[in-house]
Amino acid sequence: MTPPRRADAERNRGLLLEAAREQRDRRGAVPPLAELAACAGVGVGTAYRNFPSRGALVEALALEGLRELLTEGRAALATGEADSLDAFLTRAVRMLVADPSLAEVVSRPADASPPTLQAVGDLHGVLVDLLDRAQQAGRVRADLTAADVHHLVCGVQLAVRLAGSDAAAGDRFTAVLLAGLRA
Amino acid sequence: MTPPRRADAERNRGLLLEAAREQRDRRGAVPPLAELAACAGVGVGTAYRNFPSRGALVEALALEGLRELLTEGRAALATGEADSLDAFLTRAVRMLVADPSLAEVVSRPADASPPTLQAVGDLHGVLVDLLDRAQQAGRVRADLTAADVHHLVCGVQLAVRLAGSDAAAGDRFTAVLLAGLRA
DNA sequence: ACCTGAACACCGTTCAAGT
DNA sequence: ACCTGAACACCGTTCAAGT
Repeated sequence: MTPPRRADAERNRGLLLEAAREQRDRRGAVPPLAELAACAGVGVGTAYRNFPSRGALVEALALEGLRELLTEGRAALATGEADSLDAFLTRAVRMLVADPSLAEVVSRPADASPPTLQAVGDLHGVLVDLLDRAQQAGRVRADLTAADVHHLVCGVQLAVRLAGSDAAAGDRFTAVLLAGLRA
Repeated sequence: MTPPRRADAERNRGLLLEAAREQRDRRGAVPPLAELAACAGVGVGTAYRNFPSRGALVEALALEGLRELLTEGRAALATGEADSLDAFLTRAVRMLVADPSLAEVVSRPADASPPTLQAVGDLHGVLVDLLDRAQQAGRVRADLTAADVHHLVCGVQLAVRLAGSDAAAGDRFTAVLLAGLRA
């Protein structure tokens, strides 16, 4: 399946991801590619050998958060409680606000890499199940789809960001969303 | 106050705005500045003589929609009805979805031109009044500020856009927002 | 006072040359 | 097979020269 890579190529890929993660955490955004490549100690061409584009590299970083969100979604589903949807959506909004690149990928996964599309698809499946359970229990409006809830969460994430990513505002906006979903 | 401008400068300004409006309506976005200047039949330098930046030109276009929204807000306020906030927010979401540049300006007015800041400020004032009346009537949660509602509307606008600007989705999302605002 | 457009800055992407 | 970095494309912005 996966073709074997030369060890140095694999190492450079890791150096690029690590440099991107460090710069993102230190400065809030992944720097331009030339600068990023310099931080990683490689040439820009090496970045393009390991990733189809700069966006794909950022996306690979976001995938870590995406999988974490997926894990939380499955845990919420496993509780078996009808209102586990609320806890999951609250957590999702917080994670999307904390990581702009994760929000970007979750909002517009259209031209993402196969692993990302897989994870987004899995996440959607979890949301379908969580929503279905909440709707069966009569706790959420029946006219909403999982895609609706997905898009609304992305919307609330933007609202919180516009409010300066303030935690209290995030709590209020999430409360508005959850109340609005009620049947 | 306003220094007198030479007639040809004023005319070029109008040509640029008209070209930008036409391109936006025909192709969904204002083209790069070199192309826009060519459409208007002027040089790029002329664009910079009339606007501080390309963004400022786009913003000047959005200002038209902003003033329209302001007019509607005042009309909603003039009805004197406690639930005129709902009608206004519904209209606001539709207008923001229909015009990305308007949504951009309403979402992030920070570094906008004085006339735009004025209009955004006026709009905020109208929203304060509409919200206050709805809260006094016990129709909307008391813990929400006008800024909260402002940000939430921007968020719903994004959600609708992510749903492909579908009108039915817009209606559902607006319904979720309005229900969520209820006391 | 205003106009033009070549030149510059910035950043993502490609590709010829090298190991 | 992989690496490097100069070169290219694109687009916003500036400014010297012209009217």
